[in-house]
Amino acid sequence: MKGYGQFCPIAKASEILTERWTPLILRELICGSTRFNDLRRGVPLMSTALLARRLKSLEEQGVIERRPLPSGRGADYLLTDAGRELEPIVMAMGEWGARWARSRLTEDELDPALLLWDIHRQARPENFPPGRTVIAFEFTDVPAVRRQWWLVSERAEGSVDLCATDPGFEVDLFVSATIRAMTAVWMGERSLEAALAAEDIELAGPSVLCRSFGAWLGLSAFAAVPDRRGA
Amino acid sequence: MKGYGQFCPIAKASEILTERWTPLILRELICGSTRFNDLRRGVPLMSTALLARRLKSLEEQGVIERRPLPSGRGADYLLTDAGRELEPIVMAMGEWGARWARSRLTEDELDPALLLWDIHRQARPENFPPGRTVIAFEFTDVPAVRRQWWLVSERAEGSVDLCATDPGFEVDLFVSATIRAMTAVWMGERSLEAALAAEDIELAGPSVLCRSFGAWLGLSAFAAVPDRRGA
DNA sequence: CAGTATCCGATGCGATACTG
DNA sequence: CAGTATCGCATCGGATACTG
Repeated sequence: MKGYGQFCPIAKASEILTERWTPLILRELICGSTRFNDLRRGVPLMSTALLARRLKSLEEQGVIERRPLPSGRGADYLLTDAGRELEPIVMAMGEWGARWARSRLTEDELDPALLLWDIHRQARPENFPPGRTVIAFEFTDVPAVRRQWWLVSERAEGSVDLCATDPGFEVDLFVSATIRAMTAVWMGERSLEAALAAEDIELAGPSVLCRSFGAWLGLSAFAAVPDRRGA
Repeated sequence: MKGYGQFCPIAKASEILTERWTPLILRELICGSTRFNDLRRGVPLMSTALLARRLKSLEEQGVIERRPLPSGRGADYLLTDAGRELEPIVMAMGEWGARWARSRLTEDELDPALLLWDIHRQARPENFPPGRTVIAFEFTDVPAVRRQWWLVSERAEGSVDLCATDPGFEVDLFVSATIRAMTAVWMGERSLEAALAAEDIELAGPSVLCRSFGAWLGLSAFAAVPDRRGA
């Protein structure tokens, strides 16, 4: 059986919202991703086949609109009015999760690609110095293939790009950290200052950049939500 | 794979909230049901085995508390603090559903048992006349076994009970209706007046009771939400 | 880059029966 | 009334390969 066989609006909404992965796809759309491969980066453990199926399903349900690109290849996936009204629900789920179901940051949840994808999306170019700024991340405790990442801010273009391979530019700031420490800071579990003091995160570069690191890094949207488990 | 393998609080919340049937179980708890068989009536298409499993799972996740009855048999299922904080999310889902995913009231969604379970729960005893009031429902277009229902208000006890078999009391008000008309009125799709005028709902009894029918019947919590599909 | 096609395995879930 | 126990199927979804 597919649906719930109930006329109740909660049941009807659940038939759409509670399909596996759907809230996470909505999160990606809410955060501003519109292209298939960008969405994919936000749900790396989801197969492309399933993502495509879900997008099609969400389109049929009127939550998103698939707008083919002028080039004829690919498309933008955009929230409809209905989809945009799901934002408060998805965000409320996140807030509830932060309060009552916080991640214990188990091994399998520590993923540099996902973490930096989050960080790069939140990073505000206007907080970076003028011109191009390149920040190199090295995660000391992950396998070589996922160890190094580059964040490239081009203030003129107002863009912050994430690279998994060396873009070749001169690096302005080196960040060396354990994936756990960087994730904990991002999630608001630890302060950046504490992680720096413990040398779980180390910075190398001009002191002006080191000092502004915290400013442009920002934090997860839910970092400020207090943990209430056990309260 | 069970979870989503992401530290994101939306993902963590989704692991709990988006299991099949879970939002509907929460709805029942929010509406005040605490006993296994009451919860069951709210999700009649769910197997008892699965309901039991979900309740256990929700207990482990800290959303509900299972409090065995003093009698030693059975238990009350109560929302914890965490569970109570899910209420705005579940209700927001309902509101979204009422706006953007309204039921078309297809055959399989028209269920007298579920409709009257909703109605009886919403019915406020204080709106009934003093003493005992018995309302008999007859759904003219459903099979004989589910055709007749009795709503018994005992104002002294402040209770409204729902019976699928004749409780034997004298009936004060007879309501005869199609299941579709009664459901449409309950859901706010049609006005009671229109359904009465079209004789899709007919009342028989003292005129004072007939006139107050609409008052104590009430409407679904989402009846007032405007349909925005196609807008 | 932006998906589609196919296959197969796990398991979620519904049905039914049973128990104190 | 308040659940357990068992079983078997369907289907969901993950993996892999492929395409314009």
